[in-house]
Amino acid sequence: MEKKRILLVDDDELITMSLEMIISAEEDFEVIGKGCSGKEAVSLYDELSPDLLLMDIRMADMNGLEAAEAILNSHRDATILFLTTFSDDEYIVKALKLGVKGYLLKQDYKSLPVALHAAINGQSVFGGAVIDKIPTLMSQTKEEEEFDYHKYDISEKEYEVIQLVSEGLSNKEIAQKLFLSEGTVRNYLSMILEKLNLRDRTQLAIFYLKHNN
Amino acid sequence: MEKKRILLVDDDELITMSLEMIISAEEDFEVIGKGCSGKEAVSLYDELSPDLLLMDIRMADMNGLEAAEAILNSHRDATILFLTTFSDDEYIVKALKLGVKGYLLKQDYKSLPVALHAAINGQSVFGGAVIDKIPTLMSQTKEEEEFDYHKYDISEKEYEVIQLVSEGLSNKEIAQKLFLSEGTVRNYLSMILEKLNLRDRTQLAIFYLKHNN
DNA sequence: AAAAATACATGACAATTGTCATATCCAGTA
DNA sequence: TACTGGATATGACAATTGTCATGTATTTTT
Repeated sequence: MEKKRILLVDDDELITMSLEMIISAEEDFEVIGKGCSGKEAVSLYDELSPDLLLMDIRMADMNGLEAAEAILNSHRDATILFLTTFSDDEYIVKALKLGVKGYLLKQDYKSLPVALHAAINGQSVFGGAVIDKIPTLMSQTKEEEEFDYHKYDISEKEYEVIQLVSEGLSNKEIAQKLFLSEGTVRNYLSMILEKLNLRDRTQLAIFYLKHNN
Repeated sequence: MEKKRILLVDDDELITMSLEMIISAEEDFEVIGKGCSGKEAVSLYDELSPDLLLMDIRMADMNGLEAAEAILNSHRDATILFLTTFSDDEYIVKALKLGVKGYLLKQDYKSLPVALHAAINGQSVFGGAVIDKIPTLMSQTKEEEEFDYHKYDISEKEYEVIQLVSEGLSNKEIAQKLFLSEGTVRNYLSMILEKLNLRDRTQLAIFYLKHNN
């Protein structure tokens, strides 16, 4: 059987290295890439298409959640597991909503291999007491965060395009409505898709609707 | 190292037997007891103190949930995993609240060993798409009027296409997923659009999302 | 004023999409 | 048996879509 290809991302290189050692010791895993930021996670994922991404949830530039979101946008069935320290509860729920496949604790490094095996086999895995917190965390009915387009560097005009696409308009119609040429609209769209890591206008509309109502 | 001692409970003996075979094939597990009802689960647990209890969630006399609750009352750190069929969503949340360590799907029997290993190592394990449902189940504000596709003369298969389009898949991807040719998918889509009076897949996705939540 | 960034446009191109006419296979039925 | 309808496939075709390289103003920054 092929070895499962794993991508590792953590902003502490010491960690990535230790993880790599732990993981490579397993005969059916190989670490095919290491990154140290959210951005890297996204680009490495696109580039390598790993079977599993194990990523720290809190990192410098873009945090693990955003990176995971970006990745899941284009790879719906990506297997992403977060590695985290016990404290950051706040993220658990968000991670769940994103559709992440696991939430492991750094302290539990000894059970990492077994957790990865389960994940590779399609199971979702949660470290120690993580799961126990979910009922509590959930009941704190938090408000949905709107789609924050600044986060993705989306300009005002691009945002208008997004809205119109999400109303089902064609490029030509959007162009008329915004007094632009059709080509320009296409260019905008193209940039939007790249920024959001999506493939086509349909995915964009879905993305927008899911985040705005 | 000692073998881990496992207790199996399911009201279908065929299942307990198959499970036993699967599990005993693992060198570090042994099945130390089998039961076929909630009551038995409780008494066997008290008697045997297994390292892990794997139990069906729906059974005759006392269901899995009640049994789990009873057991957890006296053994707060018991490792209990539910084995279930995909359908019974309703229990997921309850199971979580109880503090159960996993919720596995019978269909996934192939990943059972790996799931058990993870559980024995203190991780919580959830089968397939179980976890994805949690956010929804938790915030059950739902029960909107579903999109009634019969009203529009939409066939079962067409409906599947609609759903996949609304997840952002391309025709090719849909074809693969449904084992159809790409052309057929296009034909379906074409008919769907006509029936619903829409122009393209993006409008379809929007329509679907608006009507289903 | 020169350089850089911004906003918009164009044309070429490939891939995807949607439509349509037509064909095959199969099951039910008149 | 022959007829009919449904499910699936195919190929041709045009329109739309997304990408890219490039171009031209207009502003902003230095």
